Amino acid sequence: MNRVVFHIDVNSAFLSWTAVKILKEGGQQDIRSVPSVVSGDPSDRRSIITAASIPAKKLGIKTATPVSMALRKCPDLVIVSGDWEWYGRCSRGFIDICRSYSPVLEQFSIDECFLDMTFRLKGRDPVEVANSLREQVKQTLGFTVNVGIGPNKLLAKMASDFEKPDKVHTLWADQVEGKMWPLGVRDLLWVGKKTEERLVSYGIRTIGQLAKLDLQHLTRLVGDKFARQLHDNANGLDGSPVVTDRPEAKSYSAERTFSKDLSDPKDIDRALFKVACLVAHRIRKDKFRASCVSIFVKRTDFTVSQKQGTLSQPTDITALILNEARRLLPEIWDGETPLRQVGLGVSRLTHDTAEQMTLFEDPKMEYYRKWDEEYDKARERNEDPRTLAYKKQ
DNA sequence: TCTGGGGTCCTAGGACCC
DNA sequence: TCTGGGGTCCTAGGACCC
Repeated sequence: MNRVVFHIDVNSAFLSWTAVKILKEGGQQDIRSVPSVVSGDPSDRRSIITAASIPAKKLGIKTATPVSMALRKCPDLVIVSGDWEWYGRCSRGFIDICRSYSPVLEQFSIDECFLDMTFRLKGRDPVEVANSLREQVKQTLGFTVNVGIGPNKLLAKMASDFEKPDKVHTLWADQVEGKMWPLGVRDLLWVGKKTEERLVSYGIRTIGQLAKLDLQHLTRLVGDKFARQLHDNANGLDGSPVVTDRPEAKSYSAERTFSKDLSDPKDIDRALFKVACLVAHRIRKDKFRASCVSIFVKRTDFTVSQKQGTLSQPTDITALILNEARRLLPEIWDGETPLRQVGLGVSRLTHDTAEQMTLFEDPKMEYYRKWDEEYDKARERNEDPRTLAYKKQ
């Protein structure tokens, strides 16, 4: 039986979802029809564009460009800020409709999923089924999607990236040569900026050239494992299954970019405190404990340093995570160099709840637990947890 | 023009063990 | 006295994705 995979991708997801929200709230303008963007904090000079409308894209305004730059290109650009709770609701509605077409669904991101349709078509034309899915999302939820159809996940995903918005495309094995090989290598999944540069410097510009390249030669350029994957993918081959179960998280992290570079240790510590609270809160919510803490800093020149340390036992206590972060910081920061960003992550996660006796014997632990409980409650009430004063724990 | 935030995977080198 | 080779784990850095 030949496999049939769909890849469904929401067109300019955050922008479309915001447009739907504005219309729902009685707004007159559909921001999808004018140059518009979603960005973090539009007043912050450092904020960048999270999503752009198609008219904005036509003016050369792309995701991840600074808002200030976009404003120079288009002074009357409509800028709206994001609403993550709303995006979550749109995403769930979208996924639910997709799931009704096949239970074999793999969520790839907040606005993309794969469906294994192999045993679901029952003789129907896949393009017709995809069109009915596309229409159903549009009629029910008010935003458009692209559907890519192929014999595997890679080709389905490549197909959904063809002409947008509100389109269905196929990319079957016999269409690879005509539809995919003429594209630049950068259009191939997993080929980013660096890999593109490397390939182009050896004269490999198109996916077709990559596909026909000698595997040994490619191995010398990008390494054994990656070479095999690129070579397969350029030839339209991908054996990976549509995986229904979402794998458990392996790490959690949070980072903050300052609106101005900071060098005062008090400011840096306050930022570290905030990200530690956030990360610890999130692992408690998901019932994890972590035994590895890592911190990272980004300097004015964009160089980054990272340092990780191991805890004697897994924890979800903010104070213990923060203490480790504070211990690590001097190893990557001299206390003077201005910093653009600080971040904190935890990994080596476990659901193990066994606690060692030493923790119970420490009278500070009870205080730490209580403090975390208060923090978690404040977050759940949607209160600004800053009301819990910043303190040296 | 001046570059966010949250993830995953891979690689290379060093430590340590047998 | 000086030496091998394999395996595993850890760490830092770099690539990619959305």
